[in-house]
Amino acid sequence: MTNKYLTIYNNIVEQIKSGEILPQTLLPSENELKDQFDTSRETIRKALNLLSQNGYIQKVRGKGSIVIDISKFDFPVSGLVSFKELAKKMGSKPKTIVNELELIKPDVFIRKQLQLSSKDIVWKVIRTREMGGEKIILDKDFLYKKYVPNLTEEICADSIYQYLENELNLTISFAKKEIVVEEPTEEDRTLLDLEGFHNVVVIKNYVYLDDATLFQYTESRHRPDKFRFVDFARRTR
Amino acid sequence: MTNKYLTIYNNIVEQIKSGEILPQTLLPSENELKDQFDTSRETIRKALNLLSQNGYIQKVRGKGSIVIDISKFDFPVSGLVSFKELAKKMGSKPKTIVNELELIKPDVFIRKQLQLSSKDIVWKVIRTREMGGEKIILDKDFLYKKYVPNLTEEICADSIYQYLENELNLTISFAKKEIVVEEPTEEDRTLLDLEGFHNVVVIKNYVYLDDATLFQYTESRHRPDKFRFVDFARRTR
DNA sequence: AAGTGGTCTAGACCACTAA
DNA sequence: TAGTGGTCTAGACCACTTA
Repeated sequence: MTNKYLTIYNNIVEQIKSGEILPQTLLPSENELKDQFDTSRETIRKALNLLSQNGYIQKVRGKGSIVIDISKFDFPVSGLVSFKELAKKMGSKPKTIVNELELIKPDVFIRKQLQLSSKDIVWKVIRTREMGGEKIILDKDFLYKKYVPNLTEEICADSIYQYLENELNLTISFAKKEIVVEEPTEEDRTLLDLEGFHNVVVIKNYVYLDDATLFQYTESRHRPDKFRFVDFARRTR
Repeated sequence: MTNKYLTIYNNIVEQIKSGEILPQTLLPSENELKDQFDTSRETIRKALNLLSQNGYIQKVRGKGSIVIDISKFDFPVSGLVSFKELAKKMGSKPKTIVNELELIKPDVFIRKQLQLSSKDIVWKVIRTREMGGEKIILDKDFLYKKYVPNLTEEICADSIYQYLENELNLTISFAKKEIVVEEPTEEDRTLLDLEGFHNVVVIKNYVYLDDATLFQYTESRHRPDKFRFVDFARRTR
């Protein structure tokens, strides 16, 4: 994909990351960039808006685009620190244990989350994520069977996500996420190494397909000491 | 402010909220909307991109813009459920207690967070938020004195934020947020009604001004049972 | 093949900042 | 007043979906 504004975006990101463009300085003006990259101003503006949304620059009317000091942040720009990243930081092999994998008739709670009727059938997958010899994340997935005819232990031990996208050609397009803290359930106590912690951080994920149908509900239950979430909030005016 | 694309955005949001446009249906195409609103296609696209970013529609290439069922979600589109909203839901008067308000030389931790030298002076404000007779949030604010010459107990009991924006004409433009779970400190135990909870949810906020200078660091320490965070994540491709 | 959204252009006018 | 970013336009071509 040769996407002009993305190419420009990546180019500038590289310049910022490498220190070629210094924090707290101004980017060249949109008109200068337009000439530099031999394109139109609107295309430059698309690239700059991406930079702004991702926290690289701050645009100020009448002044210019100020480069933000990203080196201040040792964490990713946004989102949950994923299982794999966490594992890497802890310098240990991540391991996934599939505890349950079955087709069920959804109970009232899941029916409500996925907006299903009682006749629909869903996959229930329960997995434990282990790091540094400790089971610290419990993942409970409920997937609408209609879209996922087959699911094996091998797939679940690897990545359900990759299977859906690469094998089934389903496109996951967006998700709503809710984060709350709960008391551990009996299941949490059994399947996780809670080490005396009295709470679990629960991330409830509602996953949508490309055509805006809700097809998966996931609960990711974390031991509180291994949980970190980062958000980058731009003000809406 | 008569902003064409914002006007169109708000118009469509209203139609979705009122049920005039039904979930799972398609919006009129960009070319139709262009004629309806008597504008150019790029302006329509600006409005639609806003709708997409805020979770109202899902754009699909070659098909159109699908309206998402927002009624499924009883929570706001994104962001931390604020103190005032929480209070409203609990049907009780929120109350703010100012525990500390003083000018200090920042310690190493705060200096690092705000990127200050040891000579700079900051405001330290500690407040407890009470709801339903319980102290459930502890807010610790550190503000760069350079930008905020005066701060009184009255301002802190009301809203520091409003004071900065309305009185001092400072523009808060964006913030990075980090959420972690910690053990309660002695201070937490003293100032909050922890009711036997063994953890607090800590939201660390780095607040920036319009010109991209970091000027405030805030820790908001919540009793875990009263904490909820909602995020709306669109996939980047 | 017709219709959809995605990208790109070259120009215009405006609101704001700084000298 | 000159330069900046914000908005808006009317057109063009492309990639993709559906019939």
